[in-house]
Amino acid sequence: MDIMRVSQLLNPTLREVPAEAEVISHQLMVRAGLIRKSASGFYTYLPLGLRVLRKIETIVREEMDNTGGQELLMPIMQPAELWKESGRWDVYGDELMRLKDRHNREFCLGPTHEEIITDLIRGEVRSYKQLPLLLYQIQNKYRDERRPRFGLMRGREFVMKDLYSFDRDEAGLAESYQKMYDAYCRIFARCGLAYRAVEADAGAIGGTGGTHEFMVLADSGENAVVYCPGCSYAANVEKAECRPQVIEDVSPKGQRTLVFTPKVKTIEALSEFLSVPKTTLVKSLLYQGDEKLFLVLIRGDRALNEIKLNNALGGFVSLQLASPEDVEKVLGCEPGSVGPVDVPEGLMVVADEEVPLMKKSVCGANKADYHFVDAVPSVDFRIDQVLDLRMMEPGEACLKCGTPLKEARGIEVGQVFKLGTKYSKAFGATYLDLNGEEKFCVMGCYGVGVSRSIAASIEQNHDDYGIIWPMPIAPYQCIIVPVSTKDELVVETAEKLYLELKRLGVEVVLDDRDERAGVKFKDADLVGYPLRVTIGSKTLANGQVELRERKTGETQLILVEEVVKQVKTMIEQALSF
RNA sequence: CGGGGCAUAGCGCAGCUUGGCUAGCGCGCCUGCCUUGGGAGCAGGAGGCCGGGGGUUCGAAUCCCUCUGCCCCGACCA
Repeated sequence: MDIMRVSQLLNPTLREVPAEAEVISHQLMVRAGLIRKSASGFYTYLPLGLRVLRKIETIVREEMDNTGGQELLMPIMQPAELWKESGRWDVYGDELMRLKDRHNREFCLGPTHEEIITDLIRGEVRSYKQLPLLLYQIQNKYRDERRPRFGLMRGREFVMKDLYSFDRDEAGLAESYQKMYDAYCRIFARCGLAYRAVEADAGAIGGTGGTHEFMVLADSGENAVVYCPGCSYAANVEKAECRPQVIEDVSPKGQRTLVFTPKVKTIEALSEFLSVPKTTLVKSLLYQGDEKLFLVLIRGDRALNEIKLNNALGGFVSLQLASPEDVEKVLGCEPGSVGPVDVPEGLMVVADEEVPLMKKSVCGANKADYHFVDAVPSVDFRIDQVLDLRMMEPGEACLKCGTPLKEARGIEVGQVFKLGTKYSKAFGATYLDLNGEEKFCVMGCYGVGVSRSIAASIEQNHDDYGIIWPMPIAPYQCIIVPVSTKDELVVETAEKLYLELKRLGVEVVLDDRDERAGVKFKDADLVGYPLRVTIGSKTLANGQVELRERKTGETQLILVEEVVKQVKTMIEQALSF
């Protein structure tokens, strides 16, 4: 039996923190010799890093198979035609990695695989008898991120499990969705991740039904989530529904008045200049959605949620603040003086729910250095649509139970979507039902960020010395450290224990390097092996070795003949959940 | 894509302002001695197109132009 010796293992550990790594998981992955960067957002997995990746893949695969999923493998490179058919060739924008073959035919590297799978299914599924169908793959994905960051957390190439469900109807979809939701809970629990499923926005994947994101709570997370300490409610702030909050009206009484506000161009400055709270101000923003311009109103103390705005208005490909030139052209002033009073007839005015509740307000006058005070919504200015457009703030009451919500950061490691018939309609993926009627497949899609989960796990499981792998995803479960390479009994015992452990199916490595004990200990802690068996001359004289748990730091002296059994027991315990 | 920063040995950095001999330091690496329970010590050694290209100059890591790559903040985004 071959021995995995650390002396031969390609596991280049670093003492110093690489300058390029910002977050702890990235630093530790590089320092522990798990990954090396190839280009921004592209990484090579070194042997230990790959073992972790494979372990997570295995857990995901087991859970998918147990849920009735069938694994297949779709191409990374996809023809442009399919993307044009779904309309996403244009929608996806610069994030899509595009390329051409020698015949100048267009392709992209798949950021996701709805097009391919739906194209497949429309050709293969004819009858309701073939449904439901749960198909998945674990495959590399490509997104030309504007800003790849934090190592594996946001790369341009990453490993993802994506499953697509095809059902006869909404009820079937609901069942598939629930199955996947439950499977995801098991996956992340098995990976040792503290996660939270939150209500989310569907984004560019689209779809009509609900969607949940699985968030690993960590300070370095890129998503803000709100959650309720009192009940199960949790949501991405992008999604979190708000109820309008009525603020006591403290603005001065009187008719709408034009006041001179020299050089006042921001909410902050206006509030200060007039000595009124921001809650009495109306923030007016001219937005451009694709070719269309419209005015958005929101209370001065609130932040606009562009995602809600875009969803409410039907989904623009691009949505952004209008340029100062457009503001000048449409309203005749600069952006700092925009207001809703007497705007052109054709300009649509949408307002957050809180705006109509303001009895009087202060707003821009579309004239440099002037604002209106005591402008009454719907009287002094027109509102065409009232919508929930603001960003939820921590401390607001939970919609379900009233408890003040809290905010946390999360790393999105999974998302489940109800797609409905968006893609089956675009591709004509239909089947014949019991009555011989042609129906569209009802679809769902479900992703797990496999490579990102590695980073997420480290964010949650580390200390000052290095990584602390949860047993189920550790690259190896145990490391044997002979303290001396000269003491023959120590060396022999180490090799003997190695072989015994391996025979029992324990994933084990032997640190046979001719290094001082301290070096080996530091590396073992850095890499994060859950268990360490230390063999030194002194304890061995009493027939004992040391067994140490990385997570707790607890060590116990054990008789040589008992340690193997003890290791095996501890691993089994750690793997059961 | 806007703003900022960086690029010198495998890693971390100094040198550049004010151009000048063979370009330095720490860690790591190789050899030997010594050491072996928390990143030891001594001695010797290898390793650099100073990111690429162009320019100024007798002379460029250093000054100028340009390109590229990388990092951070923002915007954006499944």
